[in-house]
Amino acid sequence: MKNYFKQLLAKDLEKILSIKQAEIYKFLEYPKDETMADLALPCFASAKANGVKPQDCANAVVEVFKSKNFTASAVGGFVNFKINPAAFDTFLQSVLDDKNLTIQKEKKKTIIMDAGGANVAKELHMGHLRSPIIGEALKRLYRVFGHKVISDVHLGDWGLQMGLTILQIEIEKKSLKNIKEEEITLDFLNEVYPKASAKAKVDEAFRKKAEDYTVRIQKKQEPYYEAYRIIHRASLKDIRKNYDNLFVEFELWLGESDAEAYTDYIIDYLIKKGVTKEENGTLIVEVKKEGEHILKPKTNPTDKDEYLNPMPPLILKKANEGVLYATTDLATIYQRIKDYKPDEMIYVVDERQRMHFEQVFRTADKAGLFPRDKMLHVGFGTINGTDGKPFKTRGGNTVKLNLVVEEAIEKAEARLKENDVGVALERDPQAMRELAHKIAISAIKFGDLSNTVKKDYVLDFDKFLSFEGKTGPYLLYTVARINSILEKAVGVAPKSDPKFQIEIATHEVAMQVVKLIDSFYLSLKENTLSHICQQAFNLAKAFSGFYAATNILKEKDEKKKQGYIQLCRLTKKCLEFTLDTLAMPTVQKM
RNA sequence: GCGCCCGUAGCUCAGCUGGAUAGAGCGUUUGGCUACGAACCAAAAGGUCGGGGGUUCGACUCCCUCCGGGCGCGCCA
Repeated sequence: MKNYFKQLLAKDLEKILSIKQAEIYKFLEYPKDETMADLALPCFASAKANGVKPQDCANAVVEVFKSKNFTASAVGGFVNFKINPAAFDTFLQSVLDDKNLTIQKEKKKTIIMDAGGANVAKELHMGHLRSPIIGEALKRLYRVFGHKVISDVHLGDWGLQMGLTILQIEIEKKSLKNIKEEEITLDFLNEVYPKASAKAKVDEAFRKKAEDYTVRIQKKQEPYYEAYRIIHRASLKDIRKNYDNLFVEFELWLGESDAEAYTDYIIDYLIKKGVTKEENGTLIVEVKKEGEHILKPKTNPTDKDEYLNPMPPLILKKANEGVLYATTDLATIYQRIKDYKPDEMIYVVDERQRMHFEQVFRTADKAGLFPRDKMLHVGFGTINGTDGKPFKTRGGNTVKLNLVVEEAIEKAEARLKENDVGVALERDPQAMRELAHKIAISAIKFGDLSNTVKKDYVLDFDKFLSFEGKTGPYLLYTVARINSILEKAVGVAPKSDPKFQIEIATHEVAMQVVKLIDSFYLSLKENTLSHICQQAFNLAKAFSGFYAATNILKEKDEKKKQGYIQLCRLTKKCLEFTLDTLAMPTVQKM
């Protein structure tokens, strides 16, 4: 029971319907056409059960319905309810007075959130945009509901890319002993890794050697390990800068390498639990379920084994003794349990890794390490270009993350210069850039979060940075206009207990506030921020309509004026609260 | 082949436990600034919700099937 008005109405209806309040609550809904009613009760099901016409059923309800908060009318098989202005006043005031917009906290859980996805020695690009953005917003959403969330960037710093990079550096510098820390710049690394990665795809010997180097690093052999640490330090600087620019924060800056200390332990643990198996020199954990892992029939006895297998075993240890992604993930789970005793773990990682996480989760569950239903993979879809393929430049290269942000900032700055606020800032380039940065990030984040998390979406770069219509800047702009009003209304001393003046002009705004609060519950339930984005936009849109139709400050009726200003405060508060939850910046002016 | 995801307006996307005439933004067309900030507002045109069955008083929503697209499928991460 979350929605204030549904709850009130259900209570009123319980008296006359002989149905439990909680049941009635579930039936109550918002009519699609908002002009019809604020809430509605469809009577079709109960009419059928009682063998009467829905229309008659609805009429019967209206006849006996009595409430100081609602007025009822019957239309078709629906009972339509209008919320009375006084009831609105009580509720809206409580929203304005409550730090948490009246959103009820849940029983506190400790949640570890794994988001970010940055890899050491590799540059961040478009493909790295969603995880931090979604992760940061989800983290804050869970906090709104009273949970303790610890986010960990979980760097990819223990894999083959390290071996590849170091091997390539060795070739270029003749020897690893020649490495000087000041020479390992980001620009240098940005050249080295792609070169090595490309070579590994065509040169089998090179790849094998890189794998060997990776194992040596993992065994902390010098000089490989020292070279690794130099690279680690250099890339971390860049990664931090990228996340700072997105206004994303991580409580923990751990990585695969930090879990490394626990890999032996976890392998041991799994062996002791009896869930492992040796196969072709590897150590595996079977995670298949009934009906999975079917060997494909061979046409020739000499054919290689091929599986029609949706769930292959998890590989803990390779034949060359090296450990894999899955091993470090399991070690990380152990580490997190030990250090933070979490109730739940959430992974905000690309949807394409669904099976990997299913394997890891099943293994953890099977070994009694952590229950399967307390681990959640929030898989997000790919950002595609207008060609439907993962977003690339015209030349076919990945687009660097910092360039995306930079371009957005430049666009925002250009747009800013077109109005008075921007002109006033011409003399203060730093303030101008800061403001443009905020606007740019709001566009990027809202553009991403308003999409359903798990679906792919197409990004048209020009539209993405247009700042018009259903965008982040639209929300900022709405708040900026309210700020202007409130600034000018300072002289107007608010009377005690001003009413919101719920009338035709303001009703829509009030209703959107109600629905915005609902959207928080829905977004939490589904682990997607799109509902909140949609409702924040609806609220801003409703307010803009009201704003255009009503001159608030010139209103002659003093009581009305007070009410309108109160509504401005409420809208501002709701929008800012929402933006903060989504980890989107807010601005005073723009 | 097996599994997961998707198919809604010209384009990009919403559409909660099935409910009233399927929504928004962009684009197109039209109207609105000597201003509480036009990064805005008001309005119009635009859809057999991929096709076909089924369940239901009622289906974009649930089930089946077909078509189309994306992704994943043992020693990469």
